[in-house]
Amino acid sequence: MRPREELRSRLVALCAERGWPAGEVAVERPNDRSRGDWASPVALALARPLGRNPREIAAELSGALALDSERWEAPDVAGPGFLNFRLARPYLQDGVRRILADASGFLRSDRLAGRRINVEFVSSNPTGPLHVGHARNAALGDGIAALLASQGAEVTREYYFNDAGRQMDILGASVHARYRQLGEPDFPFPEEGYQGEYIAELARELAAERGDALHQMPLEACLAEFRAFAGDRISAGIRSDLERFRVAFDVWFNESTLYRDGRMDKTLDELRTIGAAYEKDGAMWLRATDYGDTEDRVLVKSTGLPTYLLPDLAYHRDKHERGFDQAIDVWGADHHSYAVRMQAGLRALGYPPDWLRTVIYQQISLIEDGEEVRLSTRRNRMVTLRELLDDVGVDVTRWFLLMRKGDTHMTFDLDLARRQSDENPVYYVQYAHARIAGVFERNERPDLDPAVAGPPESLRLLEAERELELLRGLDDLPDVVSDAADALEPHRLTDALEVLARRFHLWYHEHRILVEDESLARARLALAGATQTALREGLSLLGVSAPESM
RNA sequence: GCGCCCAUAGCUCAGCUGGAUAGAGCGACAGCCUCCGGAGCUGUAGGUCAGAGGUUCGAAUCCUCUUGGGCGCACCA
Repeated sequence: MRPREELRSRLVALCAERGWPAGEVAVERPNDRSRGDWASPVALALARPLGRNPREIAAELSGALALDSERWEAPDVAGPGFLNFRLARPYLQDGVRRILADASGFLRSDRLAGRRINVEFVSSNPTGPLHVGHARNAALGDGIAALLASQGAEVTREYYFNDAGRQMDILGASVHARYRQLGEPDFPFPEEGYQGEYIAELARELAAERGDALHQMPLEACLAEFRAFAGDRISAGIRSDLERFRVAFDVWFNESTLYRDGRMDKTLDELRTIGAAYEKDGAMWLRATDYGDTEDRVLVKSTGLPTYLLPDLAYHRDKHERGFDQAIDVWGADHHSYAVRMQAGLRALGYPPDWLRTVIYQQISLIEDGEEVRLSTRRNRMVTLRELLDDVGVDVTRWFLLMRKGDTHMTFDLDLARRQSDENPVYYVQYAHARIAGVFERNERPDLDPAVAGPPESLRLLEAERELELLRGLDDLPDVVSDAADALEPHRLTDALEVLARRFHLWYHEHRILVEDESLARARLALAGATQTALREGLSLLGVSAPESM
């Protein structure tokens, strides 16, 4: 059991024995680590209901805890009544052995075993290439999926293609117009058409493949041809960009399939049966106000065509029927009102309120040469994911997009991202990993294997302050991953890896690893090995590489 | 006008779901390589947590209002 869980369950048990309200038990990090590794304010919370002095309560709990002295130092009561706990040295030192013995399992847990979770992200319409906003979505969604999987959940990464509906028609018409303009420059371009240069490129490609054969076709068939061609090409581009970004989807779901097999009609019928849908002005409405939305929403327009909402509800209903215990959607802030609408619809269908968790991330602004680069313009500036990867690479892009909480309006500083220097945090972490690899290469004593912890006595030699700090950093990491998974916040892991890298560099600077003394060298090599493992496993969850040299 | 999000060091941001003296990186300034990788390390300066009320043992964190910024308010997707 992890130390924090051990404390929590012991404290809960002690409270229960005494008939005290155990809901108050919390175990957290002291904000000043010198106070201890863990702290509980439980006595402060109990003081009022029990009508007793909090220090007295803390002392009673402390006396009754009977913690294993190999794992814990004796707890102390501090300040107004905090209980402070400090991990014992043997436990910290043996962390090296635990990590080396199960490197790939170090950050993993099985506490979500048996949970089937669907993480849907990116889900950009196949009407244009992915841009930086989608990249944040991709990094976040993939990071969240990896974190949940690390806790034992069975995770499906899913992409929803809106390949039905009007946007695809407009796309087809746009490419068609560009195609015709190759011969007749004055051919009219659709009013709401897609302006990007990629549209004209698609037109030229199609012209090269098919010549002017398409001129002979009836307009309807011709437009369908263009729509299919453009949709296929663009989705193929999206897939290859994502692959390059190291994002691998398990399911590519096409909206159009919902129309074909009646799943949409079924959803509508169900909503009508339970009275959550009604007819007004020739349209079909969702009674969304009954389920937390600010106004009712149209499901089927008076033209008889569905809005975006109905197929999306049918889609989520489909996820539910596929047996997922939980669905997670990652959406840009411009969709936040749809999140409310979607939740309303799902609540109407009777799903528990937390079945769908929506992760809303704020818009990104790009800074280049100290100035904001406007997105969604036709200017030939770097805005697509592909250009970003060409320019700064996968590792930097993923790290930058993950290092900030999703709800910050983040700034992506291109100049900083390009700089391969100490100003760039991803290199700081990768450098620690590479530096360790360099030491191992330098090691000329084959009997000293950094992947083997050696006898326990040798690990007892790790007692310098920097070494204990590093050991604590290693012991923290599994909890960080676990908490990050629950909060759906990958940035907690980037933070923790920076801290771990710092502790390594500090230690490295102060203590030599390859020393004469064989026992000490063995212990330090093992500590470096454990650190390298932790960095590698952590980076891997974030989809960032751990280089042997840089 | 209504709804959602945000405001913490010069800059970019953490602050673990209400705990103890608010932290880190960058930037600035001053230092460290006969020694396993200097993409590293050491030190200094820098704060009315946007503002005002409230809730309680305790608030950057929760509530209300104000100010400033972002996003959204379609029978578009």
